[in-house]
Amino acid sequence: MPPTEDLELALRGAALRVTRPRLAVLDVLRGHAHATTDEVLNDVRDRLPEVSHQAVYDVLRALTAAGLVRRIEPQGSVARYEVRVGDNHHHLVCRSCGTIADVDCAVGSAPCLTPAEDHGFVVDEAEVIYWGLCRACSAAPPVLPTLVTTPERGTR
Amino acid sequence: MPPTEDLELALRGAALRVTRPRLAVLDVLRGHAHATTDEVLNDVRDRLPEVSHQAVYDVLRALTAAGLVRRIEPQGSVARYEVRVGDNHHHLVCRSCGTIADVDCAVGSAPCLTPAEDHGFVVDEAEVIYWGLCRACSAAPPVLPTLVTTPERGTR
DNA sequence: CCGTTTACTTGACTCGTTCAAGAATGCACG
DNA sequence: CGTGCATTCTTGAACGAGTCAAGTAAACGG
Repeated sequence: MPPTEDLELALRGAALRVTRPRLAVLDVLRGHAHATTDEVLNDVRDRLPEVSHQAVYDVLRALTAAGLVRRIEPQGSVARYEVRVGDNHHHLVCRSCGTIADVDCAVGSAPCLTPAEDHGFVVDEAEVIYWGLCRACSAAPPVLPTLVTTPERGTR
Repeated sequence: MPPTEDLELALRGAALRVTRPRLAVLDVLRGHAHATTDEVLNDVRDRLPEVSHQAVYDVLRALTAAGLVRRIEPQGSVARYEVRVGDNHHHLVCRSCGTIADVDCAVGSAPCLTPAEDHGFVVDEAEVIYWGLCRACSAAPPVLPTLVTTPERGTR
């Protein structure tokens, strides 16, 4: 059982109760960036076999609301979560296999960009998703060697 | 009934068959940016009362695959569609009411940004979503006057 | 006009996520 | 170091956007 004292501190710092499901979820996410709810559930059950899926949903929502985890939801993917927060980094997403990689923000702190025209909006964050093909998929294209630009699903 | 000859040309230009559901969907989207599938369905039924929801799903998929419409899917929202394509513009989304506004790309043509580190990805597009509060919501905050930065739900 | 291909209708179904009610647990306070 | 209350977790049902599948209708090239 790895030390989870820092996780406990993180929870207390966010005024959240310290529970085993919450510690487990944080610990899982620490070792598995961009995990889906389902993946989190499975990994958590390796440690706490009895947790309900609802508990994981609740925990992820609480942690997200508290700012301890970030929820990302790229086109066509289910929700994914990561513990890397507060640095406003961005994501590279592979159109073919769905792999996600982190990219440091090119500009600085949030909002790292400001829109050309803000239409009266008060902007607090710029979310950037870079779409393309990961190294493996661009080396061995699945079906069409050309036409990378086509919004093809890789979702099947 | 407005002239739809240009829409017909657009379909033919994309090597798509010209059908009434397709013309209607394009026409609806032309007048209603960022409409959800359901909104498109309703608006289309004002003209063609008998279209099935499946037809609208199929049409939207075909048009998206052909590049005639763009699909956007901000956090917590269902899929939305727009006919403005080819200029790689971005979106402002209100965290509170969900309103979406278009913003011209600050930089240039796609991919308007390049990631600091590409992790071997071949990037073809940078999708940017500016999160904040629209003019109305920032003037009359729903619940919390402060703490705009908090990842608060406005999703309901 | 005819036949083939592609699109649409109908209706059932999947899957991620949420709702609701009750049992269990964390934790502030005495 | 109990005890009580609020919060969280369990259980199980429900919801809704989107998809699948089989059959009918409509484009459009010949």
